[in-house]
Amino acid sequence: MDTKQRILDEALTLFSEKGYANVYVADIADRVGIKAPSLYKHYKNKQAIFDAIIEEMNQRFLEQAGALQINGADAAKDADIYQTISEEQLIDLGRNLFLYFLHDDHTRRFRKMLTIEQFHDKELAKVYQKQYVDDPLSYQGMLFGMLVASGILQTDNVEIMTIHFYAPIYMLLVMCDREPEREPEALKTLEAHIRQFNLLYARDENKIRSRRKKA
Amino acid sequence: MDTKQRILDEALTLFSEKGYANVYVADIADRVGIKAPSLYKHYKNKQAIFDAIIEEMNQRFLEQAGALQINGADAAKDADIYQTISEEQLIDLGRNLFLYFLHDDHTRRFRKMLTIEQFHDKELAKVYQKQYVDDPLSYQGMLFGMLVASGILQTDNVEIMTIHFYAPIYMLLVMCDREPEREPEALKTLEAHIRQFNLLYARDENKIRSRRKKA
DNA sequence: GTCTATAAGAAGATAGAC
DNA sequence: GTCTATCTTCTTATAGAC
Repeated sequence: MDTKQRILDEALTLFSEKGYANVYVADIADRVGIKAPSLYKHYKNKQAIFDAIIEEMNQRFLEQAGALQINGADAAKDADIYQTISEEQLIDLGRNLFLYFLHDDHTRRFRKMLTIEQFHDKELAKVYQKQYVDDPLSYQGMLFGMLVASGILQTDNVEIMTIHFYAPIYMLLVMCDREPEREPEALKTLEAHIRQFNLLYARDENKIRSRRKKA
Repeated sequence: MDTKQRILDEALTLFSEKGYANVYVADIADRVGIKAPSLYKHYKNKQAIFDAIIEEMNQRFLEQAGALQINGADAAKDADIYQTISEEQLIDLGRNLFLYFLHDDHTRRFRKMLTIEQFHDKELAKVYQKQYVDDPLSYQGMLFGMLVASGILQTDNVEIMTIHFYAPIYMLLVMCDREPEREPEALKTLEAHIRQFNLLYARDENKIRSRRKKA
């Protein structure tokens, strides 16, 4: 990785731990293994580093969104995947979403940075909200819409059903951001949540088919 | 309000908007209507102001917790209140919780400050988690436990049921902290969430009794 | 592109008069 | 308790050699 990119990477790590104002240009330079003045050959000033991180993440989001839409379109075609979704697959879906958000290094650091900086700039608040609330709800909602159409799940209100699925995942996620040691507990709760979600929303015939494990 | 208290109040406002590091002692003094050096007659240094805010809030929390337990104990005795709880009362319960957290000035500023500072100190993370996640879940859980015992609601897992009730409220709350203009939308979603929660968890005879409004 | 030296300014905190 | 004046330290950023 070249120096310009390493600066972004180390800056993101520091910003996500201490917040923009508590990170000094010299701290970033130290981690990269250069002196502070050298850093100004790569970025105009400290703010430009922050802006570049946001810009880079916006790029990633766009790529992701593109990928998701393609998957979504594919998924709509291969609807039989969703015809046979089991409770265990639903648990996997939720757990994968949770663990990706929690453990993916770049996502995690970026989310923590936005958590700290969100009130500093309206645009940052919007980015946070879109990336960690609105977009997941939109994507999951599309998926659950198909599951309802397939007769796997049953509801009059897919939007609320999606919130019932995602809000607990979100709450456990931000809990683990602040208390990482509670991840095992969060994973247990996550599984219990999805089993109960399945009981509540699965069509009766599907409920009978699903195995009902005791935790 | 005396100067010492006004300092805490103005400092909390500023900390909740900009974060500790971006607030200067002179800013706080300005708002109080004194010069920065005068402030040092009331507090040893900037950190002492922050600590005093935390300390004051811990006191309030203790008082609240005391009050809630008394209410809880009373509620357990007056169980007939919960024998007749309607869908509309459940909506009120959720909306009141939501609006109190969102609009109570002190609570709101304190929560925003902790949101910004939570990764700076493990203790702050704990305070946040306790106050805005664990304690609400614990209190609501107690309440729902009684509703299940009374046969109003039905579930094998009160803990998860409580998360299903509270997690959407929490998600909407932190959404409004960052995008206050979305409060009307949040209130609509909140009501729809609780109506659906009621449909999912109310005993069949109670479901029939409840009016099922279309939004 | 990286360094040393340093300018420029911001911000926390103290001294001492009133 | 509040003020003005000031000290000190920290931090960003630039200048200019290599």
